[in-house]
Amino acid sequence: MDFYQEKKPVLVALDCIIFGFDKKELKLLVIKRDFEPSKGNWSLVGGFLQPDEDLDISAKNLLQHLTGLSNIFMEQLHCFGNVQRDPGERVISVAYYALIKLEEHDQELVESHNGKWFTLDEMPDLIFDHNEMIMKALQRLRQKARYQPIGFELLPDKFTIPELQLLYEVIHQTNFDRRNFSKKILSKGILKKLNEKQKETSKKGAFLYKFDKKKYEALVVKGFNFEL
Amino acid sequence: MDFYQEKKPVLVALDCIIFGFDKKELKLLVIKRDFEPSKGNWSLVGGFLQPDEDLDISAKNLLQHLTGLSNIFMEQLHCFGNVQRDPGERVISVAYYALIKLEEHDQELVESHNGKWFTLDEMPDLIFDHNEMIMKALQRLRQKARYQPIGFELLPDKFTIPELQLLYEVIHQTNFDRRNFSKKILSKGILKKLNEKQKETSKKGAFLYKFDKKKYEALVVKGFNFEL
DNA sequence: GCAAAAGTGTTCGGGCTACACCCATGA
DNA sequence: TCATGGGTGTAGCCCGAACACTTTTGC
Repeated sequence: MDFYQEKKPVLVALDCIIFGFDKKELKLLVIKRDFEPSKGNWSLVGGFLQPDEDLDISAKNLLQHLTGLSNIFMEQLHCFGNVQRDPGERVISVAYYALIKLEEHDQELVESHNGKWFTLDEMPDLIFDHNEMIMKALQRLRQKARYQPIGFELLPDKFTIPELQLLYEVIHQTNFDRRNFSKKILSKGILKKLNEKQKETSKKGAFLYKFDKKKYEALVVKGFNFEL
Repeated sequence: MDFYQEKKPVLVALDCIIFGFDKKELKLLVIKRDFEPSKGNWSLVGGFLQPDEDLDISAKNLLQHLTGLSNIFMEQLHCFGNVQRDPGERVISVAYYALIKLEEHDQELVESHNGKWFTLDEMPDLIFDHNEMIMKALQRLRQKARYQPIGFELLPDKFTIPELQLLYEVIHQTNFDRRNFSKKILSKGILKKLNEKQKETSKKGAFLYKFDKKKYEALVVKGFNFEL
């Protein structure tokens, strides 16, 4: 600090990459800006850090404001700080990513903010470095999903094994053997089997499960490592 | 952004967690501040983001200014942004961590900046949330070392297998079987065996190796995954 | 010749992979 | 009854873990 004497404040933005899973596909929530700058273009959900707000809190508020959800899996992704990233003025942006259960969010609220869900294929170009942010978030999600049970954040509370498998297949862009997958995931002992079946996708119906978070946390304390 | 209308600039600091390995122990570089605030206390190397500098560049400059080194492994760790983290004014800090080869850095330069290397055990209390930053950097280092060959960043260009093993043992705070370790690491095919021996630590001497970065990168392209 | 570190091969068991048949039920 | 998706067991293989003796050489 004897080196950098000058203290010049800069603007700090927050941007949020919001993932959802709609039973078949991974989707991302972006908004069409009806305000300047870049009005009419698509961008991530964002805002500015307020001087009296913790960074993490600020990010949670941002998300809640848009989706009506609180208590969401959300994690800081990266701070983007190239000089020219915002053509207007110098703004650095702290990006967060969130995983939400699609059926729990407030669809009307999202629409009222011009929010729209896109799959990766359909994703329009976004402003500034927001495309880059999404790419980084995707990498992180894939990486993280390998060694932490975060998939459940994207599914309803009750889900079937085939649903869970499909989610992981979509995330990792691959296919798993049904038998091996269910063996592996059940062997972890972190799923509670329910006495209900989900009969929407098949005639026989598939058993519903819940993620047993308490059990998982207890296991982690004992050195347990989730790994797909 | 229709939500957060106010744009109030805040100060953005940079802090750097610098790791080194001195043949036996993992060490961290911190400095004794001879300037206010918190003069006389220990802190991470830090500075402020300048409005005309990219964030990453700024961090590299910071490191180079202190150690005389450029072209260093350095990665953004996390952005710390609690309101009260700096008791003076609102400052958010983007923390980076760096891995350096101890024997290459400019020791005099470090001393002239009141820099000192500490092992984790001897580490004094640091100002603000700098202790937390170190903990997070350690976790990241451990995590990252598992699936990326970053250990070599902490060793001299030429090193022996036993040295490499010790480094990984220190990072992961465990012991490995000598036979299994060398088998595993050599089987990756990313080490070049040299025709020299290092005879400092044993009478027989141990063969020196180099990390074959080109080969590693070529393998990565083909889908190779380093894993310890 | 002895102490201290380096180098190396084999065995065993557990986990991952590959693979196929039966079950339940709505139409 | 048939088509569709759900559920489950087994055999082989590979990889990781455990383990001990020989080599070199400075003293």
